[in-house]
Amino acid sequence: MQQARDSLTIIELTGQDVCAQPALVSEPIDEIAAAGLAPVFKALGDPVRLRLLSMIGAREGGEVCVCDLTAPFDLSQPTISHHLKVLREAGLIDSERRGTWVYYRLVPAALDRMAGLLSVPVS
Amino acid sequence: MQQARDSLTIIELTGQDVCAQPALVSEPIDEIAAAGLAPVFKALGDPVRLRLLSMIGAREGGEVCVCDLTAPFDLSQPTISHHLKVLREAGLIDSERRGTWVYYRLVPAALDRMAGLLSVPVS
DNA sequence: TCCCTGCATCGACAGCCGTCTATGCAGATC
DNA sequence: GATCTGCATAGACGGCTGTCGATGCAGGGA
Repeated sequence: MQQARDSLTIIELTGQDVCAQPALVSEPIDEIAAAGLAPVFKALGDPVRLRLLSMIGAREGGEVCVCDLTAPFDLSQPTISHHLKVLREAGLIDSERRGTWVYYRLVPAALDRMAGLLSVPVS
Repeated sequence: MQQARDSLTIIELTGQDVCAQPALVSEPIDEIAAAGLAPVFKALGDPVRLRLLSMIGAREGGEVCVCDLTAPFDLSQPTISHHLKVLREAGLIDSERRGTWVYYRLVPAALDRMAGLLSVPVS
């Protein structure tokens, strides 16, 4: 889709690269970092969005058409579109239009980043 | 504190052990799993709670008194208490009363579980 | 016993969030 | 151009959430 972005990803907010992230529990994070990370976890904090993310990530080929994401849910098409937007603005997924259809795919670096934050070092 | 629990952890809800969790993207998760996992991510989706978790986890000794968690924030004591309750009900932290003070500590297994869910296998 | 301290709970309230219907827009087809 | 399909956006609305002040309660000390 590559459309105008109306929000920033955590990486853009914090200025930190995926490779330069201390674990959450290694040292106390500051307000700025917390404010940048919380929206991403918040995006993950909805069962519909978790299932959407899982469906996209588990798909062979890594891409899923929106039309395939709407059917499994007992929700309206605008609601699914809304959840996809939240995931996209959190930097967790990306989208691309090809012809009539829009395809979504994971942003593995974003997921790995969050995973790395949660992992507890073997102290 | 060991007080009466008014909610269930994901492990209790899903019946899955920490060691028996497929990644979120390995296969589509079902409604039940999503409903169990989402509240934990939702608990992480607040900047104050992220900082609380980080403060507790980064503390030498692994334990933090509530009195030490209230000062760094420009928030009332009941508000901090509320956030600690959310984290505790999500299974991310645990608490124990010793004398006048209440001490909080991490539940590393819970954090590792969430980290494992987010990690993307090197396909 | 009385009071003080540390923390949890209660009740209230503003703002956010998930959902819907209605509508708009782009691409494909006729 | 007219129309149809796939998806996004707009606006509305009820319920949830983060915050507060007030209060309750347990433990320790005078």
